[in-house]
Amino acid sequence: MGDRADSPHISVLWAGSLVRYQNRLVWLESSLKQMVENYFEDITTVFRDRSILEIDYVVDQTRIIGRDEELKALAQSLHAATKGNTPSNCLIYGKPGTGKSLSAKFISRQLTETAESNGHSVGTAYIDCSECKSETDTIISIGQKLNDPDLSGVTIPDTGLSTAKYYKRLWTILNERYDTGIVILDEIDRLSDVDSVLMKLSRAGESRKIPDSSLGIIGISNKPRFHTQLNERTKSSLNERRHVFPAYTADQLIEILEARKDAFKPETVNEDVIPRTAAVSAREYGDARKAVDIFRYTGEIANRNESEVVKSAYVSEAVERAERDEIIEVISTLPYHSTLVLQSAAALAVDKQGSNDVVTTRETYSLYEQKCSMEETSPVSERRVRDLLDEAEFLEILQRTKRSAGKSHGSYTVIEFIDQPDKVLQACKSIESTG
DNA sequence: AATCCACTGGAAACCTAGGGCC
DNA sequence: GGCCCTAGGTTTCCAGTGGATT
Repeated sequence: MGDRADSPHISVLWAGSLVRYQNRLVWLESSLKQMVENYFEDITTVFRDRSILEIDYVVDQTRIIGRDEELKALAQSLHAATKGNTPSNCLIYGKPGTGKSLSAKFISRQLTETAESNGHSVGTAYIDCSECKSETDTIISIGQKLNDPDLSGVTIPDTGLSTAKYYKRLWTILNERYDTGIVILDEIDRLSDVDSVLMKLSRAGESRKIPDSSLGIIGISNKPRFHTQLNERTKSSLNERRHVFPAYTADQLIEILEARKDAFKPETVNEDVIPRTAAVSAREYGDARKAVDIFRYTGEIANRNESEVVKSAYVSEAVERAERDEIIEVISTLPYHSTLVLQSAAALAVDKQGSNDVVTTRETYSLYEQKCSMEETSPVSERRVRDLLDEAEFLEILQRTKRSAGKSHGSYTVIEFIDQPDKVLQACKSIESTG
C-alpha cells in the first residue's frame, strides 16, 4: 500500500494541476465555440412547418375545400351502406389533383363512422392500382387490408396460391367481419385485368358468394373515357354511378393555399404570392396538388436566395421546377431500358427541332441499340421497345401517330413528345446520374 | 380499284423468381 | 420434397394495316 499517490504532498500537487488542466479545457472549449462556425445557426428559413405543404397532409378533418357538391353526390350513392345494405358502385373521373382520392377516402371514413353508430360494420380497402397491376395482386391487397386473421380464421399470403383461392379467402373475410366492404380502386385504368376484377367483385353479392355481407366499388380514373374500355357484361353488372370532378377554379385554389399558409412563418408570404400561384395553376391545370407543390417551391427558392419573405417573383421559377420534377417523377418509375429508349427518342427529337423531319420508331431503335453498346448492355428486341413506347404513351410522356409512306414504302409511326423533348432528355440524364 | 410493303401489335411460349400446400 | 401456383419481362412468329402510287 505505501503508494506514492497516497502521500498527501503529492496528492495536493496532483489536484492543483488537475484544476489548472480543467480550467484550460473550459477555456479551449469556449474559444473553439467562437472559432467554429455553426452552419445550422445561420440558415434562414421562411418555413414554420413544411409538412403542411406535403400533399398527404390533411388540413381540415371536417371538410374538403371546394368539393361539397361532389361529396354530397358520393354520399348519395353510398348511403345504403350506413344501414348495412348494398351501396351503389361509383366511378369517379377528373384530372389529376382534383381531389378524387382525397374525397373517396374522406367519404368512406365518414361512411364507416356513420354505419358504426347505426350498429353496422363497414370495412374499407384503398388500393393504388398503379402499384398492383395484376388481378391477383389486387385481390391480395384487398384481402390483406380487410383481414384480421384472428377474426376471420384465414390468412392472405403474398404469393403461392391460385387467384381463385385468393378470391375465396376474400369472400370468407367479408362474410366473417363486415356487413359491407368498400373497395376503392385508385388509378383503376392501370389495372391490366380490370374487366375480370370488376366483374368478380360486382357479382360477388348476386352470385351468393358473400351471403352475410355486401360489396361496393369506388373506381377512380383520370381518363374520362375509361368506362368505354370495359366490356358490355362488366358494365351491366357494375351498373355504376359516375361522378365527374371538375378542375379547381382560381378562387378555390386560393382557399386551398390559404388553408396551408401556416406552413410558413407569420408575415413571410407576400400578399400577391397566393393569388399568383392560384392563377397560374388554374390557368394551366386546375390541379391542387401542383398548386401546393408550386407554393412549397416558392418557399424553397426564398430560402435559397436567403430572402426572409416569399415574393411573387419566385412563382414562375417554381412553376418550372414543378414541371421538371413531375417529368422526373414519372420517368423514374420506368425500367432501365425504357429510359434508354426515351433518351434516344428525345435526343432525336431535340436534334430535329425546327426542321420538318420526324422521329420514327425505327430510328429510335437504331439509336437505342447504339446507346446499349456504349453502356455495354444487350438491347431488348424491337417488339419489346414498341411495348415500352406504348407504356410511355400511356403515361402521357409522348404520343404516336401512324402514317403511311405510300406504295412500295410501307408505313411508319411518328413519335412526338408532349412536353419539350429536352426536358425529357434532362430528366433521363438526371435519373441516370443519381443511379 | 388494286397494289405494295415496312411496320404494327396480338398471341403464344419461354424463363426466372418467389412461395404455399400436403 | 414434389407439385402446384403467379408475376413479369422477354422473344418469336406472323396476319393485318394504311394510304400514296399505279
